[in-house]
Amino acid sequence: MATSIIDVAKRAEVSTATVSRALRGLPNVSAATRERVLRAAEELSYSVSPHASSLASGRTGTVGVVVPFVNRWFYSQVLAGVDSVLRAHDLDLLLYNLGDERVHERFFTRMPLRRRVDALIVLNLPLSAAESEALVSMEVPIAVLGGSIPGCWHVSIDNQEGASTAVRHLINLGHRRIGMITAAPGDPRGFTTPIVRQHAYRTVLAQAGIAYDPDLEVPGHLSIDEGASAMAQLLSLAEPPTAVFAESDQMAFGALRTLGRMGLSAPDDVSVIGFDDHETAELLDLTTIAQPVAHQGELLARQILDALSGGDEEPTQVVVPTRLVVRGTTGAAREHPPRYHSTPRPGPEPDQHSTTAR
Amino acid sequence: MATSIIDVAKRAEVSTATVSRALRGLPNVSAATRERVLRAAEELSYSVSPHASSLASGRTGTVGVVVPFVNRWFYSQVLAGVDSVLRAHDLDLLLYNLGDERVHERFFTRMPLRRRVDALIVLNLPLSAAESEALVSMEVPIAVLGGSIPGCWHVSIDNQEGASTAVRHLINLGHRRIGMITAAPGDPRGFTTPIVRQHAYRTVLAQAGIAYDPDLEVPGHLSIDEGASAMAQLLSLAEPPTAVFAESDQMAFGALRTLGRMGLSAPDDVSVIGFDDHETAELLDLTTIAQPVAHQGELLARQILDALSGGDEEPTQVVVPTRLVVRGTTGAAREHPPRYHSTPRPGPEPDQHSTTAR
DNA sequence: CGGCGCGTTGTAAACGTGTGCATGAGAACA
DNA sequence: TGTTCTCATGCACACGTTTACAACGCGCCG
Repeated sequence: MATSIIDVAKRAEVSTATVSRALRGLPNVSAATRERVLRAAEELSYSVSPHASSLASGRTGTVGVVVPFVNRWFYSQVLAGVDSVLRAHDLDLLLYNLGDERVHERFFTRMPLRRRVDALIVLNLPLSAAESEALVSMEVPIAVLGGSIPGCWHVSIDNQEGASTAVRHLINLGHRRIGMITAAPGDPRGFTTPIVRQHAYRTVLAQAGIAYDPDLEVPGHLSIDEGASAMAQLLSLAEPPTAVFAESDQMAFGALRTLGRMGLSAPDDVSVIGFDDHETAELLDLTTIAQPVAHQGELLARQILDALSGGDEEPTQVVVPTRLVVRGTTGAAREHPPRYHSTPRPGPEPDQHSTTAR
Repeated sequence: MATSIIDVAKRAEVSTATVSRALRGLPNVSAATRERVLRAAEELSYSVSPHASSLASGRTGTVGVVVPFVNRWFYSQVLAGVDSVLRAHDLDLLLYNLGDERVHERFFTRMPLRRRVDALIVLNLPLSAAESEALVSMEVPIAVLGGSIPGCWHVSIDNQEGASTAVRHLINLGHRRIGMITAAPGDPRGFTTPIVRQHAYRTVLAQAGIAYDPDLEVPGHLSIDEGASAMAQLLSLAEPPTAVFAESDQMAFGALRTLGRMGLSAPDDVSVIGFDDHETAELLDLTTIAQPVAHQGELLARQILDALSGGDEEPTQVVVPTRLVVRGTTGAAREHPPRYHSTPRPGPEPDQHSTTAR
């Protein structure tokens, strides 16, 4: 299809300039000519070359989305939100998945997005100061999820409030010995979420007059397995917790698995609360702190739209609320906390590793 | 940053043509000049304009990926696979999420990818004949996952074999009354997977000398809820199945939930097998047919690389094997199948809707 | 009737790179 | 020493738009 704007111009008997104006719906073209141009374009099944257009205009009609892991529930959900509003405004979405450490590095040394996008959306990516600076130096609007870069647009949840609510929920149920499975910030980069949540945990306990016990804080990465081993560690304490706040639902799932494998259950033996409202949280009947996931993606995209269309407004920072979702894994503390057995309780198949509904 | 190739040329005291050749590593440029050019580019922190480059060369360095739902586990996983190999070859990934029906239509009327990508990867998208044709008319290499378009590259799993294995597994455990929760092809478009699996189910039953009973085939969409209600329907039969093959893990999850809510369990009352090996299948201890998900994405991307680099080879069709993963939700059929109770069995909290480990 | 403003259209110059072709300098060879 | 071949480099055009500027026609008002 070598049909260019020139062909359309010839067929409509106007200049290429008029074709360009007519096709983009600019105001200063008469109704008759516009009609003629549109018809010609239609008949030639013409479509503009995005590259030529970008080159001439300087605009790319594309926004880059940088993601740590596309294949994790949370990010794919946010991505869908971003996509829906970008798409509705005819903006293209250039995806960058930086899960791998080497890919991450390469991205920041080569900066493949330079001159390639009109704006950037950065999802929850732990960035060094130099990396943040590199992004800013691209001189396009940037919207950041769950981070903080000076001069950028921001969307985040109220981690302080969410985590506090989780811990208060457990306290209100009568628990006094409350553990936390926390995502340790092993990275030297600015990734503040776990710190904020941990701080909230400690603060709420202190407010309730409960003494701080470092043994009850177990670190791990954001995965099922790490959640599982963290729970194992908690249960091996001389005086185990009667309730556990897990930094993420994933970790909570692991915690539940450990409970199941040890013949214990939630909330009878230990109450468990998570964070995120992951899609399988409902399935596992997990009490959790819900955050609006896709919605955050939509908000990010909207901020970008504002930044692109609306001149030089100041970047905004929007904080979306979290919500306690009470399900079946949290319950009232017992008068006398149960003794923990090292042997599984009697069951149909005691040695089977299973957390299945049964 | 208005630094263009001209600035680099001046600084290195060569022509722009030489700069272009040197930067792209073309062979016919002397080591000394190349060195000088690279240094000049470095000092000016110059990076080529992808759009100008595309315009001049005709190549875009971009491949479009069309996805029905980015936010579903399966697709996000495949997407990650695609991304990893494209990224390794410096190809950009333009994402199109067509979940919404209107977005889908709009995509095919406006064809926003025309002239914008060097190749296309289509993930498991139900397409009408006209739509397939529209894609082919873009005249770029196309790799299709789980579908069939003449002249395109193909990756898929062996659904026939996978489904047969699932049903045989149940038969080998002694089950004779086996239900199937199937994803009804409500769409008029070519989406053959459910049909193939259903056919395999019927065939294997027939081979085992088990009479076909249409009541045991319950249709629904690919979701937890639909799986749940399908299972409810199966359990309400006069003579319920002792084992169920669910078309997808998601549907199997729903089935397990229904069992749990009715006070039944797998495999004691009903054996359940799924398909996919979804990430939470392990958590729920679900027996399933595993398919290599990210790997399929990698294969698609590799096909595209072949198509782009290697001249005019014939498109290939690669079929990846599935694998039976035996976990805890399938077990031997009982001699005397249990009577189903309409009231939940005694438990700590009988009326609680929960499939949690307990 | 002349000048002015407005709305519509054309002209032509960017935008920044890739690439066919010509040129020139040596090297190899007879 | 002259011819041919190779390799490095430059020239200039093409790629397909957008857009500043100019030009033109026309109605309106003084």
